[in-house]
Amino acid sequence: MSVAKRNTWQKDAVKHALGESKGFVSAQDLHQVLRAHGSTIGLATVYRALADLANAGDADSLQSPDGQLLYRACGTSHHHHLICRECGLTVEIDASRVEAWADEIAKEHGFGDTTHTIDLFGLCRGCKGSK
Amino acid sequence: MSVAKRNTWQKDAVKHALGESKGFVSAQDLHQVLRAHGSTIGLATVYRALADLANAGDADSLQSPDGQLLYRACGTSHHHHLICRECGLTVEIDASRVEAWADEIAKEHGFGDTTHTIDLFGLCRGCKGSK
DNA sequence: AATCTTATTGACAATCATTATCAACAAGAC
DNA sequence: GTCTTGTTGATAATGATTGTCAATAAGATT
Repeated sequence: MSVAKRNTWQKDAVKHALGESKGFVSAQDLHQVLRAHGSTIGLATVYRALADLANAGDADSLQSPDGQLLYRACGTSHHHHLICRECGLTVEIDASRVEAWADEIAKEHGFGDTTHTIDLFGLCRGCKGSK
Repeated sequence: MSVAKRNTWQKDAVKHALGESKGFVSAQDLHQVLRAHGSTIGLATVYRALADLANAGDADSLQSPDGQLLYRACGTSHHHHLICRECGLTVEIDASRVEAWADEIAKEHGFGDTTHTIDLFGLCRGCKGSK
């Protein structure tokens, strides 16, 4: 049970690039950013690295309203997001109240092993003005 | 400003089939069901009819965890869902508490024109047992 | 340091859901 | 019945994501 994961510059690059990004980014976006900075990393590798980060708890993932997967670096604490449709600005929300609500509802209906998708989309102060 | 929408048996068929379906269904699913019942309706038409129903408020749509769009007939009142990952059983939830919370959070951060995605996934009583 | 094992990479093909195209069709107005 | 034009459906196109597989390179072992 020793050899399992290996450290590569590719994984570091993805992790670092994700950390630099402001809001949520798609794998495609991140790949282009890396390429633009001279990296020769492959697209498939970016997808794999992001998936790894996500289920290692080092990144958050969610689906944008048009269906693509977006990622974002994050701490380990569970939380949700308020995201600007225009500029991608993301605000982290502590949603303890909703957590409790979700669990309660689920239990109430006999459901177990529940997960939830809770995301808010809107226009931030800046983007609201420019319309 | 008179001629805008036309009534076709295709739209009726989709609406009816959606009504018959228990939980959430994908456009592909619905198309297969219709075909199985002898209809010659085209796939693209099912997609269009579902999209129409959705933004006319006659159907709910959401993204399954693996990214495809699912639809379900519904009344007009705004609500959310608790869905079984295994069998698709869907429970409608009155989420007035969450609505309020979502609006409050958004306002608090200066966001406007907000929408939200709130869905709960889990295992229903039946499917929990059979594992 | 040389070697060996095998996790990982990356170019490319393959999937798969959804959308666009466009000629043929038909709903509803006249 | 005729005409206008919204609608259909077969098919191609798109686009994100995943699978394939030979080549590469981490890290363990000598």
